[in-house]
Amino acid sequence: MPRAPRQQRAIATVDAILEAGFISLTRHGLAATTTRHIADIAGIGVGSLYEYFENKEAVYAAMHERFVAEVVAMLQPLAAVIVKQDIHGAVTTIIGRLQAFLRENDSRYLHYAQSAMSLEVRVGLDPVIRILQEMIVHYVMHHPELMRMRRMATMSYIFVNGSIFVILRHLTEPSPSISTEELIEGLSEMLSHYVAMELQLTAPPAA
Amino acid sequence: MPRAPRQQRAIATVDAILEAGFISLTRHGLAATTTRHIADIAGIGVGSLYEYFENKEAVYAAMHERFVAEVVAMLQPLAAVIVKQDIHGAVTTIIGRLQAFLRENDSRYLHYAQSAMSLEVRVGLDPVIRILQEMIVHYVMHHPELMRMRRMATMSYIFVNGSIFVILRHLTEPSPSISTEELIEGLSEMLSHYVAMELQLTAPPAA
DNA sequence: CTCCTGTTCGGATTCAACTCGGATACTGCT
DNA sequence: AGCAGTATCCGAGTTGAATCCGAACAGGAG
Repeated sequence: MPRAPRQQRAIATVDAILEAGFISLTRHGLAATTTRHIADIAGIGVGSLYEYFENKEAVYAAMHERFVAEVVAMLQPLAAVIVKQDIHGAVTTIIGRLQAFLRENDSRYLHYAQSAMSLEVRVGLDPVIRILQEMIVHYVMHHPELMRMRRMATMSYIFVNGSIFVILRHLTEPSPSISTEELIEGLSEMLSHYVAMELQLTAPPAA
Repeated sequence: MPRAPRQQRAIATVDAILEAGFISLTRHGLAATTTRHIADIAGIGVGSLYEYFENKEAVYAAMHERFVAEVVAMLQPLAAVIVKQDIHGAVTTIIGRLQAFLRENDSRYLHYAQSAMSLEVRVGLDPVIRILQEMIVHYVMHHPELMRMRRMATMSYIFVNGSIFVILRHLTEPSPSISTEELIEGLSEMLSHYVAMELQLTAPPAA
């Protein structure tokens, strides 16, 4: 069973392992990433890896935690920004930032996210999905007319999950049939049209 | 290098291997599925497996081909059915059939589809996505008023991809926050509201 | 400086993927 | 039927990546 690092150098080792994990995934892909690869890149012996991680899966799990934490940290402050925008602008802002984030550091997080869809990391994106749904709630609270929409929970589930997967899939495609701009435009149109029609259908009788 | 089966019994062997692959995936999951497992379930020796498949990946690839072919065969005849329905009905029909299909045979195809999202089988769903988009085109051709919609390619890309992933994800969730009925209802509402608003915005000036 | 604990290491072990050469079954021909 | 030539099947043996483990090294409290 793995130990928790106590000394500074051990903490550095753990960090180097995670760092090496992302690098190896970017450089060699999921299948070709071995423990020896990771250890070599991290500049440590294979054995050291097992001092802090149960197995290779555990390394991936820790990488996943870091990834999710960073996405959440990146999204959090956007809540305050988007309330001042219309729906189209809000969606564009969030997706734009998300894409930029995934492309940082040689797209390490993008490569990770692509591999990650495997790895039984089923629960994995829950915190991300949760914060996005919270941002929707926050947005709606600041735009009271939206509160009369029906099926709020269902539609935010669909929109948030659908958007994430569509974006990931689009980013993975070698030669996508539509451009990134079209994708972002399309997603925000999908949502804002839906909302507009829903508001229209539930409009209070003309006073 | 693998050979093609000539005799009847060899064809049966290949079939048993694929069958065993789906069963093992359902019973033990992706990680615990070994070549020995597959061979045992199929009632053959490990060596026989390599007579017809380059490696384990190749088995998965063949399973994938079978899966995709069956999905396409299932969807194909629906094109004629849905043209007579409104958008809401059409979406409900397709998604309902798709879910029923995935749950057949102990949900073998569902389990497969979940595992498959890993497995670098990136290109994999293309034929499915293509036929769904063709069905949209077919539908639009029979409903001429829809032809004035903008961004048709983009929106069908988003809707088709988004729906597939949302459905798969929803089916995988142990305790989903929304019901299957709500999901189907939500997806069809998302599309029909979008279309309604788009038609309204592009309405020809009142004669 | 010394002991104790945390840390590192890499050779040894385990196990699943894959190979290989022989045994067995089938097929077409005489 | 008997035989030659394929096709098929097999499972013990090889390979290599994941994992274990005990010895060697480093930091820090006394």
